[in-house]
Amino acid sequence: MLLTANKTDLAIKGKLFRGFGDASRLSILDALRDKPLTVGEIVEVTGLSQSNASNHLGCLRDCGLVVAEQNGRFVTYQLSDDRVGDILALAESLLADVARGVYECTRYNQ
Amino acid sequence: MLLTANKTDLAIKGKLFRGFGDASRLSILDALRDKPLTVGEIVEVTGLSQSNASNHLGCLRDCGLVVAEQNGRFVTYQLSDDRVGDILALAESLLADVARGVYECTRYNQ
DNA sequence: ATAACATATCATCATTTACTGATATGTTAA
DNA sequence: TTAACATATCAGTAAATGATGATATGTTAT
Repeated sequence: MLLTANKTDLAIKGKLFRGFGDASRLSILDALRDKPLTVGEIVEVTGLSQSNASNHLGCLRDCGLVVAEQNGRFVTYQLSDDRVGDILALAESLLADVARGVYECTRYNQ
Repeated sequence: MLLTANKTDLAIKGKLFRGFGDASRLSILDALRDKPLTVGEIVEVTGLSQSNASNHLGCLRDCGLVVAEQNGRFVTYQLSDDRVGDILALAESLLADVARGVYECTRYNQ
């Protein structure tokens, strides 16, 4: 057992990826790739319920993937960094070529 | 509700990211960034149990993130594509600058 | 101050997912 | 062919996670 990265590092990296690892959050991140949006706009675009969207936004904020800015009674969200979009683009590219079987992955058995 | 990516696409992309979204699988992927390894070597390096490592490898294989090759009674795994390492590197870079709060993210409440 | 609106929080429930231990499959050597 | 080894599968259990609905907080206008 010759771990280079320690357990905490791996756990944190795992959490970062799990930030991307949900269809609802991905729909939010995708929407924000174009331009910053208010929560209401995000709800509109994604079709998520208000509380669900807000919960996911809280998760994405905690994970550092998006940042929020209060504008009057609206809160506008945007991607925190270009690399968030870069990771999404890389994943899409990978998916196109390599990861066709992904829809499986129902854990071990299927 | 003006989704650009459809539900299936988002679900698949989510699954891809969840492939990366676990500390045990990340320890495997990290190990494979250096060089291809047999299952036994992966067990040794990561400290995972044999069955657990094998299950995770099955998951990573299904997700297209690694490929397996039988060599005698050994099975050697390697990353399926350079972009797998690229995504890991991008995530590390992002984590270093932006995502310090990630260790939170205990879902909504904390 | 009150009403209306925008967003956040929280408890609950259902589902997903990780780990373990036992066992099965497959491969090589004696 | 039998034993030893390498890996895979699978059932069972515990924990993590997502969606919902109700409610709370915060902001602006009247």
